[in-house]
Amino acid sequence: MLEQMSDQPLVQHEPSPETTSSPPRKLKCEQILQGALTVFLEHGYAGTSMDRVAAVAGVSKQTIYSHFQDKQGLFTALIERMMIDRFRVEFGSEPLQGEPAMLLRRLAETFLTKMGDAEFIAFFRLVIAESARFPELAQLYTRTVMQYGYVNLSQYFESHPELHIADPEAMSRIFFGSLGAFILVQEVMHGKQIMAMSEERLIDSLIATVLSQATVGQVGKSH
Amino acid sequence: MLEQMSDQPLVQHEPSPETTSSPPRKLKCEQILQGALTVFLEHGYAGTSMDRVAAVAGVSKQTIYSHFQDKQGLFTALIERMMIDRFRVEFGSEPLQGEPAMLLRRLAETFLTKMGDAEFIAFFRLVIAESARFPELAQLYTRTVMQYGYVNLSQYFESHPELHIADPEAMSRIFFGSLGAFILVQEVMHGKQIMAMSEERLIDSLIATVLSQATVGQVGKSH
DNA sequence: GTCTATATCTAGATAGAC
DNA sequence: GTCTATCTAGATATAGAC
Repeated sequence: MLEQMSDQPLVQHEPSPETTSSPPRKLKCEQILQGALTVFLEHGYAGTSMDRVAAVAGVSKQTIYSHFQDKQGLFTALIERMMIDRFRVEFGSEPLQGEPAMLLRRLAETFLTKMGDAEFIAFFRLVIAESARFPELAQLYTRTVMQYGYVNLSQYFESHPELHIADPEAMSRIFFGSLGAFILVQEVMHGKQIMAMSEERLIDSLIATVLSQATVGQVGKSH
Repeated sequence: MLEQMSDQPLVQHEPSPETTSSPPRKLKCEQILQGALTVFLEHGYAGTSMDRVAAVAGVSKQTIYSHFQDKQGLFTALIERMMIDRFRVEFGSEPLQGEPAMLLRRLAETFLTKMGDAEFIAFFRLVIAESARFPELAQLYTRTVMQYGYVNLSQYFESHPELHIADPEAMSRIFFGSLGAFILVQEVMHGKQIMAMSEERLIDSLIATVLSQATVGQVGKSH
């Protein structure tokens, strides 16, 4: 088992300034979280042992228990931090603007790029996997990672009545839902090997579809 | 821990006809699979112990090992059987037909009803959870549960050129992707408590969106 | 604070009686 | 074929040295 635990890219940070005697203080905590991330992402919650986390993090088991109450505490602290510090959505932080087709394309490409990242895929899988045991973490994901995107796109649709989108919130679901499902099937569930489809095709159809009511509107206006 | 293992709704089947002496033959196998299903769906792969499966199934552990090679073998056999016998998609078995709006609505409602079932949600969660450890099971899911739906809807779109759907396959992804993502967020990830939306709103917008190119076509034709 | 060593339990898998 | 009893490894969590 213990296969030569290859050097993890552990957070090395600044090596504790002046005094060489005092052992690092907050560094251990970061090491633990980094090690826990690696192991949890690969083996899931139940499949992860504290021994392994300690080994990968390069600390002793007791050190983990001095920083976190127990395995559950370590897991929830890790996942919460990941959501808030790493995966909180950025394109939801400020109002969207720009020409509709361009904006939607940029939004879709950003979304797919972010979700297509290998670490995010593993993270997404883990949150879903533990959504029965840790429902509040799944809901935190919804609030921190997804909700702003939905709300902001809805507001964009609302502020562009010329797009003739009858139900902005529902359309927002369709937009991000299509993209998220694409990642889920292609990447998380390894569907790309058996049901290939390029991102471009999906994005093109998605944009054309979302904006098609606008075309109807224009035709109507031209009368 | 062992909390009074409340009576599971075990398969009791017919209690072995005539001869009372001979112990049931294939019954045990069904009992094992039913018990394994219950435990795996609730605790995931790593979180499930063979002891617990044996207890819930009402057989001894050794009986399990006489029917299945090991834990992996039991798990894969169970999941494969569930996909093929229980969740293989039916609305993919025969060509779709009917008036577009009606057909899509019926398709969407059937899809949401099937996926909204509590057992299916747990099953879906489990397949995703183990898609890293058992990628071939995730791919089997794609092939048996999803692919026919995609293909058949694509063919329907292709056979209805008046709908003006430029890329039937991509549109099929948008249709089922939106619905699947809805279930994922609302049910699997418990989003309905914090981001409520009725199925009707999603379906209405989805159908209007998918069919909007047809309206464009009709307006064009009317000239 | 951090480590080594250990206590207690439960895991997957097997041996042998019937 | 099925069950009871058991083996061995690895799990969470803690005790005590430094």
